[in-house]
Amino acid sequence: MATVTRPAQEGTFLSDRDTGVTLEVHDAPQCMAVNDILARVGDKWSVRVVLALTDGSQRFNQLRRDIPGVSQRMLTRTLRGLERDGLVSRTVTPSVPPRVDYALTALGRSLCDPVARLGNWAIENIGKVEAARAVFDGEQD
Amino acid sequence: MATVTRPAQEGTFLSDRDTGVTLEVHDAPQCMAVNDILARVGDKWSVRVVLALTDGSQRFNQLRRDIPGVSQRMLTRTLRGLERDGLVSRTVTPSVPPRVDYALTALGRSLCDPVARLGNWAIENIGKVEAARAVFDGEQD
DNA sequence: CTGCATCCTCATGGATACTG
DNA sequence: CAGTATCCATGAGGATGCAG
Repeated sequence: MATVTRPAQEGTFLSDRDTGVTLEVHDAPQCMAVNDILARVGDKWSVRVVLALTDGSQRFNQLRRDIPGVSQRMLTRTLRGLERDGLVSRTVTPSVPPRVDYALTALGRSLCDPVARLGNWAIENIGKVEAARAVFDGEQD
Repeated sequence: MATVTRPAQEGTFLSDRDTGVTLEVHDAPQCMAVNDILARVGDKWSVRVVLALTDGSQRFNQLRRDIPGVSQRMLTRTLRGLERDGLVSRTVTPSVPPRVDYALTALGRSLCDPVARLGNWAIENIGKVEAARAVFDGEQD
């Protein structure tokens, strides 16, 4: 889940001039918190799993089919990470064969809002980003 | 800047039940776009750099002082990545000694809004996350 | 079905030294 | 001042095999 080695950091401040949304970070613990969540959201599979769970509870192999490209190992690890952070619940039904259901917790659902906004920004602006990349890469003479 | 090996992916859908904010991803390119931006935002230094630039244009070593823990190498690489994506502008003044100013572009400033929302979620909920971690880690008998 | 253990590769990122 | 070059440790993440 990305590096967890977060250095001690000074206070800083983020304000968005267009919407007035403001992010205030005055001490190291908050800086680390933000970095921490950002690292989780930025890892390769967490958001995909959360997306797949917004439709409701899912079993392990159903998730695996819903998320093309994920390996069994990484799906397990990602689910454990999300469970550890209280974003996903894990319910084991001791039957034969065993059945395990994963679902978003209230905390996990509350994370969907800011993540969706970031996702929408990505969809709206990916064109500009890719255009900028093309220009930048073309300038390498 | 995190792994760029993004697999082809099926359509998916994210909707937040509390606020009605909705993220729709219907095809592979959009999935990749979201993962792409998430990876950038989730890397270790990008957001810190963007934060440091919201106050206005900054020179290289000023940024370095403002972001405790960042190495010269990673600051350079992060700035190059942000510049390549069109989020940060780089202005060279060919003097002796050389002077280079970095600033957010309009695109970079527009990213501040969703990032600030995610950052605020992190600050508001880090307590719950850490509590969940303590429970989870304590349950390991 | 749901996972854990193992091995392997490669990207991230830190430390250090050097340059225009 | 603002980088680049090099070396190195760590960990993310894939493939495969085994187990309850």
